[in-house]
Amino acid sequence: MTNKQASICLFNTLTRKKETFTSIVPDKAKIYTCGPTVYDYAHIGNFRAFLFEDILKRWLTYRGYKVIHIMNLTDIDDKTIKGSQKKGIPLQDYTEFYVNAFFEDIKALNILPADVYPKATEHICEMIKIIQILLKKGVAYKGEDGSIYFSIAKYPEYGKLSHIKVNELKAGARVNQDEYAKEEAQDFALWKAWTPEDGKIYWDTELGRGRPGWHIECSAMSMKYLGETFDIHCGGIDNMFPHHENELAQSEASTEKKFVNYWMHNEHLQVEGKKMSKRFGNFYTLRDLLAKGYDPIVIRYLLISTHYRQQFNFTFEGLESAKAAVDRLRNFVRRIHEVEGTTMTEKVSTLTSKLEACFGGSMDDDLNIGTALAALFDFIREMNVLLDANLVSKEEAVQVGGLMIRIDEVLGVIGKVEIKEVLSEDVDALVQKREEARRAKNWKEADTIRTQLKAIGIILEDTTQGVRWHKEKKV
RNA sequence: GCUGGGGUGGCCGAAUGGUUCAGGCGGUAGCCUGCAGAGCUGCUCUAUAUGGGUUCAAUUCCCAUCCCCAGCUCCA
Repeated sequence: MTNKQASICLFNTLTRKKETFTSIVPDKAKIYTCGPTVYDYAHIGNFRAFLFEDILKRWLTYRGYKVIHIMNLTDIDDKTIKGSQKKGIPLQDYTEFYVNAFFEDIKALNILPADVYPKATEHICEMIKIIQILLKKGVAYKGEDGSIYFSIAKYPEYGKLSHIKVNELKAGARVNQDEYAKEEAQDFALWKAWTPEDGKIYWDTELGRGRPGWHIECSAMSMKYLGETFDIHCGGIDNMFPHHENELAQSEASTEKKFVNYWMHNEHLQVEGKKMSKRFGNFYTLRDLLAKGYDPIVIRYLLISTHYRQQFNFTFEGLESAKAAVDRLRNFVRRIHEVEGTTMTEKVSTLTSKLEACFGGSMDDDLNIGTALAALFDFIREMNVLLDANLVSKEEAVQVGGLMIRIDEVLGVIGKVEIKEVLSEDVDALVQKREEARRAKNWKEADTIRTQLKAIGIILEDTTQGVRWHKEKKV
């Protein structure tokens, strides 16, 4: 479904305004999103960010853009180094494990894969090139400790993304110990000189022995794959400062071109009303929830159902509620597939046009998924009324089914609804046996069989068109 | 401390200077059903943190207060 007339508005952190999205190359959207640091399993907060980016991508695609998406994997930093040393295994073996876990998780959540997942450790050369340019331009300098720092004094626009005035920054508890080596406390490391704590983890380069700073990897990898200026850069709100601010500064200082046109940041989530933290015992990885038996798609629905710039309160009650909502969507689609009627009214096409307009208009408005979902549920209710009255033809039902598929290409929560799954023979025999019992009005036996089937996850529903059944999805 | 975001019904969450403040979930009554499920309909008490102000009219704009959350150098 493409609609070239439609214009998508996105909230740009740079301007703090909603702006009409215009891509550099028509019909192509180049997106860079900050990926995971692969030192542990990702938690549900991380996935809120990845799901927001997934929805953005899917919506751009729906509107006819060819999306090119790069997501980095940070496989070299303090945490990965510490983790690998603690386990006594090579850094790469350590991070590879969590990279694989990450891929499993995003697949479970039905997140579309990025086009490229560049790793920091595989782009040291590209980073060094940028650092050398910055040194040459005098924007970077070598500190007394041998590390190379970016001098924010040389980049007057510093702070334009986060709107932070550098001189107001709190000289607080987290100021780096090696601060003495920098000219200004706010200068940040582009290249970190080797220290004994790094052990075997270092690169011998033109810049000396050491490892890259955190921010430089995103500059190097985004520009390598997307060009010096690209369309959209996403990440969690916490990354806005200092990570993205620094990334922006070093990129623009090196290229003297605008780095990114649209910066988008998602808000964090809370769990049961509190900040998610291990201390409160409310810290969950996706795996924790799956182990409790929750359906990853229900988790997906819950995490996408709140606008991305809104703080979101994750609760287990919400998860139950999300399951019911997803069931409602799936029940509707299942019902649509079963339509055999012939009566046609104009009502169905009126409703589908309304849905497309409302859903699309909402999503165009900075991915306002709340009103988009409201439009979808309105549509379902009104369609159910028509279905109850047997006023939908098979032909119309097929069209509605097609629209639901297009919408689900954006939401990714309905999936394939099995209409004619094959039942195992003994299960099928039970269903038949119950039908006979019902015909004989032997309700007791019929109910026993129904309970029996429910225990193995087969839900039976008696309708005027005969018995209908489907497999129960886990919560 | 500084800088942002926010406080909407039983819960989650939209929206808006103006007829009845989306939608989902839950509860409840009814229709349908052998029953259940699904679906539909009604209800869910004064739902917009509090106190002022602007306005013919504010939940929406302004001010103050209280509370929550985040950022403040490598946490999405």
